[in-house]
Amino acid sequence: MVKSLAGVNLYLWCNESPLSVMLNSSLCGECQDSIVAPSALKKKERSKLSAGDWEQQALVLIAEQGIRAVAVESLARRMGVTKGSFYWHFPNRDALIEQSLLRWEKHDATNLKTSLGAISDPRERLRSFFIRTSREKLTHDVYSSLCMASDHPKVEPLLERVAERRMSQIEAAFAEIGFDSAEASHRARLTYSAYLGFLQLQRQHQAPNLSSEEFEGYMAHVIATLIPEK
Amino acid sequence: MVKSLAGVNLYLWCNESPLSVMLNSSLCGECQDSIVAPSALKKKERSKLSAGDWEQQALVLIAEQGIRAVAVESLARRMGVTKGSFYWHFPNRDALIEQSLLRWEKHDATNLKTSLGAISDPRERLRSFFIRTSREKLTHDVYSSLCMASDHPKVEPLLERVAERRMSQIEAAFAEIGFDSAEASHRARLTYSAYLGFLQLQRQHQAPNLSSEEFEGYMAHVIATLIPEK
DNA sequence: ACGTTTCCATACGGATGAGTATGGTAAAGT
DNA sequence: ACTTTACCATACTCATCCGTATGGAAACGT
Repeated sequence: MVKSLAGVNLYLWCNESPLSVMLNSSLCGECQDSIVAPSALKKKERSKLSAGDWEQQALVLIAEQGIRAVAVESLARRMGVTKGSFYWHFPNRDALIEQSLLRWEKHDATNLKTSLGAISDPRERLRSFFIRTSREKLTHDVYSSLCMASDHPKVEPLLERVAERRMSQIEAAFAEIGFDSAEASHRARLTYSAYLGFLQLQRQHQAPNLSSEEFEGYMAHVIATLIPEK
Repeated sequence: MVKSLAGVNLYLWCNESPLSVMLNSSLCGECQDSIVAPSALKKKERSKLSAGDWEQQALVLIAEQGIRAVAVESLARRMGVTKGSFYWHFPNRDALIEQSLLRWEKHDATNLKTSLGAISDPRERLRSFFIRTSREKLTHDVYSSLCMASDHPKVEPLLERVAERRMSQIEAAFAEIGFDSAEASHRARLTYSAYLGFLQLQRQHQAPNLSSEEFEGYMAHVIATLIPEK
């Protein structure tokens, strides 16, 4: 019954609970690098769950089936426990949603900084923004799922903040390249729209596979069209 | 109790039932032109409902609150009747969804033909594709709502077909302009992605108002960036 | 050793929404 | 005038899911 708990957990977030560390049995399909080292813990120890464990598993569920699928009983089954456990850690379902989203947002914000802030060349920074799609699968899937729930009261302001953060990063890069203020703003919006639209096409199974040749060609075209040469 | 039935109905689709004609009391906010003439019918006639009336009202509900909001009891309240009526016209909820979506798709397909097929200049055709966003509000809102439900078994194939139709139109226009096959395909995808992304930003209340100056500036930038000059 | 805290199971109540069963009413057919 | 058909109301069942109430067991403090 623990088998459904994906080892995906750890490749994105640090864990407090030894349980989720134990569950990191490397069944993650797309990624190989795990932030937290496998750290051989005594198995079968089956320690108690923490609030963080619930939040992470909720995010996995959001990535897989959307925020609507985050039902406490269903989630509890996934965790191998019952509702009783959940309502000890959280007052209600909304609190879980809120904490999970906050956790994701925090990760995404720092991730944006560390992955793009280090690149000095603005053109290369823009390119790596697109490429970043292929990695960080869980984070990405969560965002894609959240885009489908923009009517949710907790999700909408989150999407607003995230898009704002990312677009201003992109806008700054375009400004560095040489665009004036208005142009940089417009192109940043266009660039981010192209990204969001690609996510939508992905959900409709109409986007080329990330590791396909067609995708490479498309990405080259996008970069050539949106990022002017020196 | 009939007041909640928006006159919006008629500005898009032809009606079979005299009821919905009667309800066309011009409370539509964005549009002025009605396909079907107001055709003064004796009011208070309150004829029986047709399946088409349910389908249209379902589409209005989808546009306003998404496909999830299409609940038969809630919808029946909107129609001023009870569930008993619904289950006479339809075997179940899914059948209503399916018929409503088919109705919308049919309208959208013919609409794409008549509105874009007539324009001979490919550049102008592409421009009018974007502009078309400001008009046809209900059709547009329905599509935007459906994009948020791409996981729905009936919606996903529909989105696939619609995107395919539209993108091949765009691709053909780019091919006419002079792009080779691969480039036209890529640019069509990029263009449509920009469109889909704008819809997403709209849902997040991060897109400029369609009748604002900022929107005009953005549109000019998009056109200048994606559609090369002669 | 004994009480307290932590974590979870079980069992219930209540809300929502799909679908059924059945009966009522007005209009249309004959 | 009498039946049939079209359309709708009422009153149920059933399933799902949120939340509560309460009790039990292991771990921990002292």
